[in-house]
Amino acid sequence: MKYNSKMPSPGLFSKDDTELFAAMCKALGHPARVMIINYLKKIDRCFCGDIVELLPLAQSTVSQHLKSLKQAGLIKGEVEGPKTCYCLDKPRLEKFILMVEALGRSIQP
Amino acid sequence: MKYNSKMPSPGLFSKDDTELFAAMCKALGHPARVMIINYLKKIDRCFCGDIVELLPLAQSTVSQHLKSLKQAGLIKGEVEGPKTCYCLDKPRLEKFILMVEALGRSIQP
DNA sequence: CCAAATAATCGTTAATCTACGATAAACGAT
DNA sequence: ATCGTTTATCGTAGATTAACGATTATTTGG
Repeated sequence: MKYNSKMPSPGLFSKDDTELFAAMCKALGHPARVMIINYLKKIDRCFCGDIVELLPLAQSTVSQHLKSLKQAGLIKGEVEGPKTCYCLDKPRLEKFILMVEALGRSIQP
Repeated sequence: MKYNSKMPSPGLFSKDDTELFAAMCKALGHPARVMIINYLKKIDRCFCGDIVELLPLAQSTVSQHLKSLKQAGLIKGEVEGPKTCYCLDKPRLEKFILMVEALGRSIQP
């Protein structure tokens, strides 16, 4: 979507924050990727192969999902020999939580 | 993605919650839809036409985005004469926030 | 050095998404 | 009853996504 001058202030987020937030949500917008995040939260760190065992998906597909999550900044991966070890990017996740709370809290239910 | 018996417990969420959460994230995975939610949070309720003025998108496109958000349960829309009035589905948003917090909190940073 | 293991990338296919204009449907006002 | 307003839906084109197998690159162990 391209912005133009008709859009002074779309809401509570800046444009950058809107883009960032949408990108993070998009990365979480697939069950496999939600499971990966959940799994990483549970076990802290793991290799790509562990996730391939966990999910009913081909290795190449899992690798793609990991790439999406990494590009959105939600996880980090570092090469350890022939393997790659993934873990959550905790500061980034924290920022995501804060944005969700900003979006939703102080709503009177 | 289809699940199979190799997947006993994907993480902290049930399968249903995983699906629900992914669907809500997916709905928020576009800047226009984030802006709509933000706008609705700011002004509480508005008509489709207001959002068409706000965003640099055609009316039919805005209507589609509203449909996505409604299908994900994040907003509600009710017909008022020839117009449709949209507002946040606050209980649903609250659930979303709780899920995000469950996903990310109690991480030691 | 070579073989095995691991993960990323490439190429491809099918499906979904995003955007638009055009049209249809619903309603209020004249 | 008809017209104008508003919104939803339809049809479509182009881009992106999700999935796979095959291939490649890298590294470790023998």
